Amino acid sequence: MPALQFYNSLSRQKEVFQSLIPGKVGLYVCGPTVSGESHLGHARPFITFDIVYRYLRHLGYQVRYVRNITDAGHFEEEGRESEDKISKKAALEKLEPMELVQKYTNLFHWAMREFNNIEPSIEPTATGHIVEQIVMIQKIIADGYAYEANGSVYFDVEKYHRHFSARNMPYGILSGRVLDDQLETTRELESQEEKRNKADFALWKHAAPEHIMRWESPWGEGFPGWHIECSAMSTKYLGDEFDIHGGGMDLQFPHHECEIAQSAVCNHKIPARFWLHNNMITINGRKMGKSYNNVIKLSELFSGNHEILTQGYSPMTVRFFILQTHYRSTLDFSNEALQAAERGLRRMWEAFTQLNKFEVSDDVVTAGDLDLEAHCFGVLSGLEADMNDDLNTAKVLAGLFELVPVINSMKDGLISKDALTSSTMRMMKEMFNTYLVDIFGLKEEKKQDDQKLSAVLGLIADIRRDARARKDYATSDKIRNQLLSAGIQLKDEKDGGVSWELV
RNA sequence: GGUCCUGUGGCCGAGUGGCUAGGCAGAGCUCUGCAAAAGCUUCUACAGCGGUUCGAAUCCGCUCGGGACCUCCA
Repeated sequence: MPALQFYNSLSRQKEVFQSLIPGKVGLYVCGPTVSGESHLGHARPFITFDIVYRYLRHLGYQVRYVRNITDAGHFEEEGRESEDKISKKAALEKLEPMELVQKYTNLFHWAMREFNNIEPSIEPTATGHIVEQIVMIQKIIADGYAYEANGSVYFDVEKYHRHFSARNMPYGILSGRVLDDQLETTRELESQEEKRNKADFALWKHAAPEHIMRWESPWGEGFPGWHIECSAMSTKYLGDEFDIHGGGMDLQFPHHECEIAQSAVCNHKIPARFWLHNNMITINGRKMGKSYNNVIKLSELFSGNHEILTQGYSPMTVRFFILQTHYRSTLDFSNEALQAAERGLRRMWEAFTQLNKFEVSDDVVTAGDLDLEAHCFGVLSGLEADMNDDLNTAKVLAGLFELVPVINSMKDGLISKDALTSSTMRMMKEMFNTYLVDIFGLKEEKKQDDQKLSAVLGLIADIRRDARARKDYATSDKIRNQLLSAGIQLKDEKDGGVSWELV
């Protein structure tokens, strides 16, 4: 069995994964900025790294999964007056930043639950770690790689690059950017005059009087720069050096590059061994952006309440859709593609449900169909290798889909129950459960286990069967059609039975 | 302009130098009172042009197209 490999952005190649401490993995993923509602773009990294988390646990690792909440910065909410105009109002009338942050944090957590993502081990907030960030900044200043200007503190990128290139940690080691080129291509930004060099980035920002999110610091009242929070929190909870750092590709530069620089100064090493980056989601071939008016919030995605959407798509449909693509490929989002995923998931899930109903005996030692046995065993045996190859979830799903006709044929009696050996049947049941439920985190979305509903539908099915036996098709069709319009689809089975499904 | 990624059949998407990816949609057949579901079969491929090779969608070059990032934006 090939060992687990990840594509490491740092080395730009696949590497065999080995944890720093045997049996334990430290995983840090950049979390959301809770100044607005999560959108489709947020779905991908958090589902992707949920799979990473689940898979490492499946392999037997004890994983500490840290995913931060970025809740510090300059936040505003649409429809409310800007901060400086409301300073004279009573406290309850003012925009309270923590209220805003709480609102969107709650919405984020709601979305994560909808996607069936497992909660991280630790979910630290930036505002809860101001002290750690200040300490880290002080250390960088003490080492001479940062300077203060008008109450703000900037990281001296040029000096860092000059000194750390010799220690194999040049600025640009992760993103592949050459510092000299960047000096020329930087766009104009505020406060540039405070910086010694355009490439420098802020560690601490001086807060203007109207800025309501502010903390005391050695440099006056202000708030932390964007990159320092992740360095401070990952170091605190995972140590100077940990196993995996994840996030979207858009974070590779500057965010992760700056994290490396900060940690390199403070801890003298690159903070993470493996840097994993998921690719972005495009919509109808275009990137998501306000200028294209194609930013879809998750609540809109689920409800279908957006002009781009012809219908709503359930969280599991979205999850399945994301899993059908390798995480490092761009993923194009369209109604047609989502509808395909929706139907594919339904087909997969029905077969899975059916498979779990099969009774597996111990007595089939020799397969009734040797070719089929070899095929099924081959597919099942190859799944782990696909997963180990940089998490090729698309290929694993393709393999499982190859077994769907086998399951359905067994159900319909087209393939004998003893065509496969008992051990392969057990393996199939086990693998479907392991991958679909444990690793991919898929779950039943429609409640079919309601006992009262089952009893009622069983009675109706009986009545309909009697009607059909009398060739009273007017009655049988009426039952079927009216149930369908109520969202319940009856299916006449090959063996004369009736099954039903909520649609 | 710079750095990097990418271009697979109607749509979405795996992929290895030589062997059917898979899903959705379409077509035919089987099953069925009809339908749905299911099963079987089947049609559309590797942007273009060169090169390397016995052989390339897969390696190299060029052209054209798409995308991400380029320092306070999460």
